[in-house]
Amino acid sequence: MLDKSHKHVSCQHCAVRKDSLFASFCEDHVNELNEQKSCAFYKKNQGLFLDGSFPRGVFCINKGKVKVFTRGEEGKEQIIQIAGEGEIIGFRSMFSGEPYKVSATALEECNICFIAKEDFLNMIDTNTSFRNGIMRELSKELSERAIFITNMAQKSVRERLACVLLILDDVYKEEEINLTREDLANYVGTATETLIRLLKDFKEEGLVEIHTRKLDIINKDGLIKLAGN
Amino acid sequence: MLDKSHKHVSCQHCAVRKDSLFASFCEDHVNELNEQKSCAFYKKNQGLFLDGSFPRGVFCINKGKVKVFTRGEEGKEQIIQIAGEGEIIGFRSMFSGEPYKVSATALEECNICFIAKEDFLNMIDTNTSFRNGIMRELSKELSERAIFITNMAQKSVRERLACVLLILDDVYKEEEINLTREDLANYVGTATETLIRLLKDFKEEGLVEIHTRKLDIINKDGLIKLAGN
DNA sequence: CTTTTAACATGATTGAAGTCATTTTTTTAA
DNA sequence: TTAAAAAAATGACTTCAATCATGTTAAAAG
Repeated sequence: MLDKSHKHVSCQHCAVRKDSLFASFCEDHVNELNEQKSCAFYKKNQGLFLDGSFPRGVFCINKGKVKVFTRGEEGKEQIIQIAGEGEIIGFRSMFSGEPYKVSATALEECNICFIAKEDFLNMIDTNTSFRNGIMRELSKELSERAIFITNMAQKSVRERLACVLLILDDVYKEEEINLTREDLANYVGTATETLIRLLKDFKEEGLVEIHTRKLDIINKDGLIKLAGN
Repeated sequence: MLDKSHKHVSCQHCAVRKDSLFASFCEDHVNELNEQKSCAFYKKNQGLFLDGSFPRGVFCINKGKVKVFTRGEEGKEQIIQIAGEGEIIGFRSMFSGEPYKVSATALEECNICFIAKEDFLNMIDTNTSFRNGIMRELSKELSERAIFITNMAQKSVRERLACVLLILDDVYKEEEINLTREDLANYVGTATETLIRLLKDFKEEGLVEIHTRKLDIINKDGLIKLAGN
């Protein structure tokens, strides 16, 4: 599954390390990390890991976007998170000893590094500030998910779409949001048809611009007002 | 807010410690814990902590049940978790440096111990197995919340009620489930009227027994089948 | 370049669940 | 014990969003 044909991206020169939990690593630790990690190219729609399998390490995104999702009863995806450059994926399952409860798939062509479980856990045990960073991240995501649950329970689909677009605006930064309508719907938690209709409304209300499948937010304040948190 | 009038429950003789993350503590650590913690009695509906305030330590439930919830836009509660004997509450916020994103309130008369942030973080730093326990707990809750989000997005209210009743069956163990219809509705993520109607259906279908406000599950398999996960 | 497939879009219809109004029951407090 | 307040219950009505059916456009594949 891993394709090592592409060139190795060194941690020393990694442009996105500053945005990651490895930002505070000293030179020695960066060198060590670079020795331990492997580097792989992922095609669009290629899976990183699958719900039910046992985690063997963590993934660090150097380039590209990854969707993290669960599957409901009838196999319908629910996207939990879109992860971008600098983000570490799959470390939650590293501590529980249980198999993955979520799956992760590359949304576009990606460069993704892999750190074996053993090496990662060793970092956690020996590097206090890294460990604290991981724990901070775990806590932050926990409260984000509490808010996600509340939004799902109490907000209309329209409001939730606004919320999701604002989250995606942060993930995609200067880039245009680039997701299929189906993925968007599976993030908002609605039917694809409903999402398409709402997106059209948003366009007519001057909130977003639609360039075939890419989206541009042109009235962020309007979305914030609509989202209501 | 804390009422120390009630008798101090010692960690050495705490009946629920075996069900908690402190189960693996050696005698010395238990003695130390007992020195550090304070012990308080909470009346029904008394708050443990409030969304927006800064955490000063963690709470460990010795007796009673506690609801953990967020508030949506119009102040409507969304219950995230019902915590019972042996559970530690509020440790997520201990690592982030941010104020609480959730609130916690006693659902009945409770005995709850308090461990100051400093002492708790010291335990995390020095006691590896306790730290691993906490990290395991954080990860477990993270995946539980991913499933909660998916249920909210994809299941009907009827299915979600079945899910929630099964969760509550675990929390209340041999006791009868004892929540107001409003709290139940705020856990399931529905209107109180809808919840009442569904509960009546469940009763007529022989799934639960209703004793005024206390609920007994009399057909767990039926609920599991209905819940569908 | 053409064919096939996947993604996107739109209309019509239905139903689950929300809201509002009111009554009954239970609990709490005076 | 009674009065007041809170919780539970029921009915009528409405609406948001799902589903189904079908058409159109865009993207891959041959």
